[in-house]
Amino acid sequence: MAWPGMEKYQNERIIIHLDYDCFYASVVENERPGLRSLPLGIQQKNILATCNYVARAQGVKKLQLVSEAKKTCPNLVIVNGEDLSRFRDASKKLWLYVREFIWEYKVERLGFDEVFLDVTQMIDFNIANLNLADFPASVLPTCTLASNLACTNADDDKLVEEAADQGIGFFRLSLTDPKRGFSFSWGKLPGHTYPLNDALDLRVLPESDHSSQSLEDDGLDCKVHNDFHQTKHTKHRLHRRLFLAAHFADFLRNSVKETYNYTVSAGISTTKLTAKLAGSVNKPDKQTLLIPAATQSFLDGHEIGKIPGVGFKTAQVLREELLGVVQGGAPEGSSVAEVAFYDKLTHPVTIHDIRRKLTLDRLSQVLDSKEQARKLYGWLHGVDTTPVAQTSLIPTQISIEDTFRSLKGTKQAEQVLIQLVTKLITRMHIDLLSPLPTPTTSTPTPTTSLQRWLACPRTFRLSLRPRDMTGPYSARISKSAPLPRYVFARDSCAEALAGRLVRDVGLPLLRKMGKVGEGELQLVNVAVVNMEESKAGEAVMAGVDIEKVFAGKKVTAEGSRNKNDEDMDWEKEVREIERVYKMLGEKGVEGDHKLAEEIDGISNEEDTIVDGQNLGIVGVMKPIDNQIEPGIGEDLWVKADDNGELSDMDGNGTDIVPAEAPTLRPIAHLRTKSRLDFSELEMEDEVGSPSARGVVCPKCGMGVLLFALEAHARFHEMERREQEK
DNA sequence: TGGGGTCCT
DNA sequence: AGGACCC
Repeated sequence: MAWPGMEKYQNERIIIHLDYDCFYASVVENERPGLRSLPLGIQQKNILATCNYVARAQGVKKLQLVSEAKKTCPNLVIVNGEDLSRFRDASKKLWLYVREFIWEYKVERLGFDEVFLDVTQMIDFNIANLNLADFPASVLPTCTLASNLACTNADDDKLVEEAADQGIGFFRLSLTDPKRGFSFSWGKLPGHTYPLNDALDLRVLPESDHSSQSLEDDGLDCKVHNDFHQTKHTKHRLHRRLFLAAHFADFLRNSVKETYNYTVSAGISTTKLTAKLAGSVNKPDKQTLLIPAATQSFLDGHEIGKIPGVGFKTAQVLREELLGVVQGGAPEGSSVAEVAFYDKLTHPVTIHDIRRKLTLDRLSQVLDSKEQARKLYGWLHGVDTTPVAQTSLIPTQISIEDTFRSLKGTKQAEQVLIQLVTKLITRMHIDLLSPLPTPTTSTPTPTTSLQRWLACPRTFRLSLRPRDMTGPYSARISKSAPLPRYVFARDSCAEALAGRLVRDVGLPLLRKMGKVGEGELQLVNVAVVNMEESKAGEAVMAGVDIEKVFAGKKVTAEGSRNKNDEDMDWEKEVREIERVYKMLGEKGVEGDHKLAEEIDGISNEEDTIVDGQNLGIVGVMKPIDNQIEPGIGEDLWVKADDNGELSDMDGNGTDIVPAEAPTLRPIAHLRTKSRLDFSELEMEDEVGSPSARGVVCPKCGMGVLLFALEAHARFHEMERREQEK
């Protein structure tokens, strides 16, 4: 993106950092507005992930134990936030919204609730625009936010002139459409500044010591009457650019609030580091512009660990370097976790301290790489060249995890794995499948109703945290294996695929972990990684209509023929898998082994892990009429032997219970409540046996794995409807 | 202390 | 495969 004379404006970057206020709590408040006025905490296991500001006013803290929070605030409303789906969805929605405003999509996501924006080009274009003769034409009267995006008053010369006289500016959001943008008042700087606006006498501020090259007055005299802006510093280019950015940040915050009802805090500066730190100065629903000349003193006051990039370990090393090795050390024979360390509260070390006492050479010796030292040295002085990365629409990894007080043995682990992998596959569908074709009347019906995979993960990873490993923290163990292709069958239900995946890859990996896999587990995590982007993915990234890319090969004129062909093969392969699945579904759950083998033949060609017997697959989902309610209230029985245990009949941990086995008796009653929501599958465990994993269908006597229950019930419903015809 | 993520080695 | 960092 360029315009005449752009280069001479391109020196220092302008970065905005946005931070959605107590994000999880805000998501819940938007779902249930009644909670807005109440103290609200979001619970994950034993702690509050976050809480709203009403709760904070009553003494509740982030990351506090739920038990403690309840003491300090007995009327605290607590909502469980262990399932992140809604937060992830809201985060993505906000990100996509903000993204559309920023040229070249220079928008980087950090976690679910933060974004960095590099608005340098937008700011410089608008500055340049003002300097060109069209300053009056780029000025519009104030209009409401709603009409800002398509303001039609531009032609009204009188209003325009009046506006200019009143110091009203117009910020253009589009290079090509001069009407797209918002108006703002040059006379008023939105939000806060650091140092404080009142304390800030711009007239006596020294020329900025670390960006003096950009403070050259370019001669533009803004048509404003406000004293503040008639100081000499207003004439400094960097200041003017930052003021403009403050207005843009204000616009973005207001837009997000009006459109989606989320309050946002923002920091405006020239680097990611300083923008982020500046944003945390004034917090809920406020923004802060860091005045460049104050950068060093601003940074100096921060504790060393506050620098994003300086984590627990690095901060520890730096504190020890300054204060000396911790006295006493670890008692003889104590575990690593008991080693004493300098705490940031008891032994705060500031950026100032480090900057004054540790040279670059010293830092190089203390840190593990010269690069790290150079980066840190820069940060200490407000230098941070890290670019704002365009966050891809496609994640590099998708993972699901759960923690437990105690989880023992392969049997329970399998249950957990099926649950987690089912969620994982559902998430793959949400995050990796192309958006559904928009149902507009103008677009011709697409050749296929199937969504496309934007990317395909090549690897499945299982991670565990053993109950009490001797580690100061985290300590996970992980193993990976190739992800079988059949998980990409788009019309199969997540349960069925999960069952197969756990059987073929999950359990083998678990066994590969040896003793750890059978011992007590505190955490289980499943993930798909190694994303390979497809042509469809690239097209979506570029904002191109996917259907066009695939409809005519001619559209992809670029020399990427190979990649495209590979993608077509990939599509064909997945379709073939889906065809076989469909046939299997039509043949019924009796599970024609030949077909099942066919699936394995197709899908496991390249898989290194093919484990256990082929049991036939039952969980095939077929498209069915939305009107009907199959399987609701249908009774199914879990059976067990006289000891109350499901025997591992085939010795492979698969536990499909034959209906004919005379010694079996029911131990649990299952009833499908809803056909759409798998999570609502109701299970009344009558014996308390956690090992019940197979059920016998009362209709056909077929053994059905729990994960496939829903699909199985649906099969019977389809059968019934066929007979009614 | 949660349930996610990123990149580097 | 693990470690450091981020939220």
